[in-house]
Amino acid sequence: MMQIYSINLGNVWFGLACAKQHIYATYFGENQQTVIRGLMRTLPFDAQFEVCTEPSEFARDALLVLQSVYVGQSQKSSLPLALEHLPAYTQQVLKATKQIPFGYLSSYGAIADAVGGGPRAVGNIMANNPFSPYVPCHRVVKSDFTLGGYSGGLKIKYQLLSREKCGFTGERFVDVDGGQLQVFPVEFTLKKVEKLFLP
DNA sequence: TGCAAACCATAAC
DNA sequence: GTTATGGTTTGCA
Repeated sequence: MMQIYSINLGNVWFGLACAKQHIYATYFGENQQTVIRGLMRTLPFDAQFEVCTEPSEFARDALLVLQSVYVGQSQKSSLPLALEHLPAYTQQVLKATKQIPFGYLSSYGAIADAVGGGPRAVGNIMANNPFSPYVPCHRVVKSDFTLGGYSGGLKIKYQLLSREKCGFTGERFVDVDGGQLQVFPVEFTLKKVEKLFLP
């Protein structure tokens, strides 16, 4: 039996689906209904679940981690994600995305280069990311550094990235399962698209 | 810039 | 098996 929790923190709703201290899905959005529906969409079709009102201690801690990602704090705690039920390639892409350091971003194509497969396949997995925003799919943009897409809306994607500015100036590579992933400072994208989002 | 064609893992039939 | 579907990329006018 899976439990679904949701909580409002700083005017944003965060949600979590877990069982036995394993996390099957996370989500965030502007209202509770959206969040719960978003969670259920990614659960296995036949999963049994209950919607709980009071978060367990485990759930509350995890929800706070989600919030810290949302507000743009660099991450130190790691959550126990349940990945086994997902296709192998999907797992690889999610893990690689998780490796993108705070303050950096990567591209669909760069991830494809690192783990194999093609950019569109990576985009598909981002679009269905079960662990938003914990697996930072907002840090994946197009190869020309424009934003690409985002399920929560491009404005949110921009805002998330703008809170992660660290002042880095150069690209680098990080080790991921299967190869090396090229990453770039978030500023690359912010500079490119800021005129679209600033008032 | 803008458009067309190639690309690739999944899910749905 | 086959097909449809993208949060893409690249090349070329």
